[in-house]
Amino acid sequence: MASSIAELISERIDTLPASERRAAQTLIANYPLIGLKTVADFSQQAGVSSPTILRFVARLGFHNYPEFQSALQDELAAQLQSPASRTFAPAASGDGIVSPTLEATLDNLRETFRHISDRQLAGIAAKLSDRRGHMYLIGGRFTDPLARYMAAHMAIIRPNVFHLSGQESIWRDRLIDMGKHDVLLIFDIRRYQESLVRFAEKAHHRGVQIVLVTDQWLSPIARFARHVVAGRTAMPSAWDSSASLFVIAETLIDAVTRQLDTEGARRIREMEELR
Amino acid sequence: MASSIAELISERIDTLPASERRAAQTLIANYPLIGLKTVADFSQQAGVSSPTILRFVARLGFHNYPEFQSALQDELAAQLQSPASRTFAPAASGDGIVSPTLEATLDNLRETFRHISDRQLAGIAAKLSDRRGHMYLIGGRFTDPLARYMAAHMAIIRPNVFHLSGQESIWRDRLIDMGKHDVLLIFDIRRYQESLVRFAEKAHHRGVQIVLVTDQWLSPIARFARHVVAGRTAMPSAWDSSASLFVIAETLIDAVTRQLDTEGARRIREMEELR
DNA sequence: TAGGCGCCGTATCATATGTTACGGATTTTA
DNA sequence: TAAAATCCGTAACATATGATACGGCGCCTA
Repeated sequence: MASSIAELISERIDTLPASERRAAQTLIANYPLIGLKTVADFSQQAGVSSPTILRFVARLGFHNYPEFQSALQDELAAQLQSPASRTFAPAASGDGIVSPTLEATLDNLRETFRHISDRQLAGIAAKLSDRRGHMYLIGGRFTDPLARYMAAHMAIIRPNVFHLSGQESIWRDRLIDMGKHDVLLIFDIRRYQESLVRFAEKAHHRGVQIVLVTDQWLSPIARFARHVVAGRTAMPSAWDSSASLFVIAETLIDAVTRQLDTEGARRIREMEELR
Repeated sequence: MASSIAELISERIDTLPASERRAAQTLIANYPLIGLKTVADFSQQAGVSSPTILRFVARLGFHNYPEFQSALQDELAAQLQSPASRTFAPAASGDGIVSPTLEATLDNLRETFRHISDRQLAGIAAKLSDRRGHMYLIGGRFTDPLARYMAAHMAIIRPNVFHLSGQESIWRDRLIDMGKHDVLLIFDIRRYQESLVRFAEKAHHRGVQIVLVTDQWLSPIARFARHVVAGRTAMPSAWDSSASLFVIAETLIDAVTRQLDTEGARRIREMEELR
């Protein structure tokens, strides 16, 4: 069916007039990038005139050139999101429970960390390692558990870690204690919660440094954030997956732990003795 | 050297003004396709004005927007030609933060699911889909957030889901309401908490069906559990990782959602309307 | 607190880009 | 062979698109 544009072309390539066929061939040969350039570039590369290009895409069923380009981009986007696995055939067990979910999760993780650099994480870790200020964590409806998870670890290796839980009014009241030396770590994926956005804005105005962990569409909180980390969340399922955010959290925990190193180690030992 | 544009950006992202940084972040998050669209599209997606986008690409060293787009396209072309290079950019990053953590996590996930069968998960999902009984969730010090995460989802697709939080005495009192039709889902990794073990034992004696999600060394609760799922947690780090347990949780959520299917879908719609 | 500086959006402008009309060339059909 | 239809490029056109000037705003410094 609908399938890819490349297939659509190779189906009809025999029925095309000569010049348009040249256009088709050059497109296939440089698929799909030449189609993302201008009509002039495309036509020159194919050795035909611009109107020929336009007639060509019109014959494929597109109403205009930009529409054709959008289709190519969508296709490319889908291709880029799921690296290896999509190129190969579905690994036989297409209808199992485990396989699709696991594969999608692995893809999400790889894709997520492809866009995250060591230096970015190091910058965030440095901020989270600053024991002078307070560290606050909070999350949305589904992501608040991630904030709790991270808080549980951070509280062990550094002082003044607070997870903001309960009613909105409760966090709001804590704003009074927040200042420019403090860090607020927020987890927020769509649908983004207004209450969180409001809270972030107020914290930002108080000078609090915000670290945001969000999805690829970026929560509106990004506007106020000093650091933004985006994870992939799309899944072949009714739900989005927060697994990539979870691994980001664990990576940060690890990074901060290493940064605090000796100090943190002593703290952990002390804590052991207190139990 | 010049290397990729993505790297170029992450190098300089700290020196950028706020709005341009936001542009940079959206570009990285949707790399590189958003950069191939028009300035208007880009700016809208990033929530900034078009001149900001242009100032941004100018600061990266490009003389104009088309030149920037060409660079992206060249990069993309190179990438599309050699699929192998997609795996990762700097392979030499043995000492980075990202690489070792990510690799270990991916290994853990693969190894975890190698030992989990569809039928095992299907059995658990069937139990969790039984809407006649109550479903209780609880976790240990670090894993309780996982219980919360799962509870947040389960509560949407089926009735009578309860996360047990707070003091030990509080859960204990809820035992009075638990019976043989109910399910208790426990997350527990080492070091296993005595309080959880005691609680599990009592629940077991009341005939509650226990589902245990634990690490590869199996919590002592396994003795009382009807179903046991073990995930890999070992990491080259000071901490164990719960990522595999998290993905198990998401897989179960997905499986139960599919099982309840039509019923669940109606419930979700109803819930949407209530908001 | 006042002054200076850099940031960033609004509005305007120039032009690159897609689009269309038209006519000559080529092939097909009668 | 003549007529018709199709193909295809040239050139003019409209507009979407990138670029720029300008002014307000917030932030830092003195």
